[in-house]
Amino acid sequence: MPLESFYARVGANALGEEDRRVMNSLISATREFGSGTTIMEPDEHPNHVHFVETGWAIRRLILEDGSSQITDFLLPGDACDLPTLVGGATDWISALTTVKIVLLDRIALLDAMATRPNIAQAILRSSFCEQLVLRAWVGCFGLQEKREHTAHLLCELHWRLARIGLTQDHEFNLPLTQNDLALALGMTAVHTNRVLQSMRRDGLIALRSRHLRILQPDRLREIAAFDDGYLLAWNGHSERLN
Amino acid sequence: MPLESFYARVGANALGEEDRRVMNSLISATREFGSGTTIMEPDEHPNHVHFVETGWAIRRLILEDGSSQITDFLLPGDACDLPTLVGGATDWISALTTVKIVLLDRIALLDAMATRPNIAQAILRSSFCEQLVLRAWVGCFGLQEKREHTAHLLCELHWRLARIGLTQDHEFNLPLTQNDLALALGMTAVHTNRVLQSMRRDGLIALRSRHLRILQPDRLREIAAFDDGYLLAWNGHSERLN
DNA sequence: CGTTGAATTGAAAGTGATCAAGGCGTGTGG
DNA sequence: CCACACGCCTTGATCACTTTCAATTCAACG
Repeated sequence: MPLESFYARVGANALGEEDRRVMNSLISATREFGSGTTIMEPDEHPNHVHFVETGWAIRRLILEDGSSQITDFLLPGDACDLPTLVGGATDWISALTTVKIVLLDRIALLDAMATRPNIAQAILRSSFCEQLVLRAWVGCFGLQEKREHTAHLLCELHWRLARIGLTQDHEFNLPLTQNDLALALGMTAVHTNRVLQSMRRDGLIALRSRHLRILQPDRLREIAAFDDGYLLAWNGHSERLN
Repeated sequence: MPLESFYARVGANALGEEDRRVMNSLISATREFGSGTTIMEPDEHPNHVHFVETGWAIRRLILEDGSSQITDFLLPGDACDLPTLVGGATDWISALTTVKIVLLDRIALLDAMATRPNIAQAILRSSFCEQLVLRAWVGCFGLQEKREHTAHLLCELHWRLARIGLTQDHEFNLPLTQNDLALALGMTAVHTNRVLQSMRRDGLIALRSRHLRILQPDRLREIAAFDDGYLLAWNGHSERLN
């Protein structure tokens, strides 16, 4: 059930049994990428839409001068390249951990979307949700200080992981180095370190060996001004996650 | 022809005559909003998808503490609320100038998308293009200094306006106060002022009474690291704009 | 001609970057 | 089993870009 997380992500009731059967039938392959490898590069125009089955990947922007910005974390159930559906260009995507990718035939998926409204809805929602997250990132960059922004990212990741069942309470595996975090937050690794330490000092989080435990969830959300509502809309049939 | 700019935006060849006739037939109303008024608020679930016909609007994120971040400028041809298509929540959108909005019936548009692949493509592309712009914003925030970021925004606006025929060469009307710019760039109005002045001093731009003339386009693009290719993909049949 | 919103200017304070070293842990090779 | 190497985390001191606060000027408008 390689698309399990996708189904969880779009909401348990979004796709019925038959819808899932159809989507599963579109799977034309599964690929595995080693940690640190490139999953896709810009300007590819693949014939398949890629979904993450397991593992973490990052979407990044790279400038000519070599500097790069992480623009999104791709978690299980996330689509890598929906623009592929209509011939759009792909982003640079690389694997952070070992990543399993599911490939759905582009044309077949388009057909399925035309035939089954629920599938079209699920795909569109997934795309719009990506956009919501992105807009929130812009908001963080524009309005928050680095400490708040960092807190927001941790809240976001917790929220997204919880939705696909990858958290235990307020703990989860965070396979990111401080440098990765820095690349996403638009700050230096040094400063990331100091921010994390200050959070540890304040008893907000415990983070070691790639495992994060949020000790004061409410306080962290408060610092982050994290409004879990902004993503909630998309859970649709929405049990508020904790 | 209220959707003229939309057709220009998605590429002159994207929609044929019949496609346009169909889309035009979906128009159920046109509304006008005065400068400064609210076009829509979050958590509305309208029955219509809104497109800008003329004028400038802004999409913004507002925090409880009252601070707000502009996350996008909506220009003629831009859709305000595509997530409405699948029941998603709307953003806070307000008119910067007098704005004419075209309303397309949500269900009718979905039908049209199901029937006419070109229309579906055009809508999807428009959404993905929005995402590209947004991702670039995140990149700017994360990687650039304010002066570069400011330059990038000016380049982006020029590019987008050129595509819909609202520039004369390297000049265009920019109905933004320095404060509006600041709200989009995540900086203070004071600093925005200083950045603009430094650009003027360097002979990069001439800006007064809401009219911008880019005096050294190449140099500005260089400062901004503006890669017009990042949006180009979506012009599809793409004549590179100048 | 006074009012009002926008644009400017100056000085002081701060957040985060930069540069440079040092510490820690784990895996590899001797 | 120990030593070295490499990647990551930590710490300190200094520098710079931006913010903040507080006025002042400007320009359009009634």
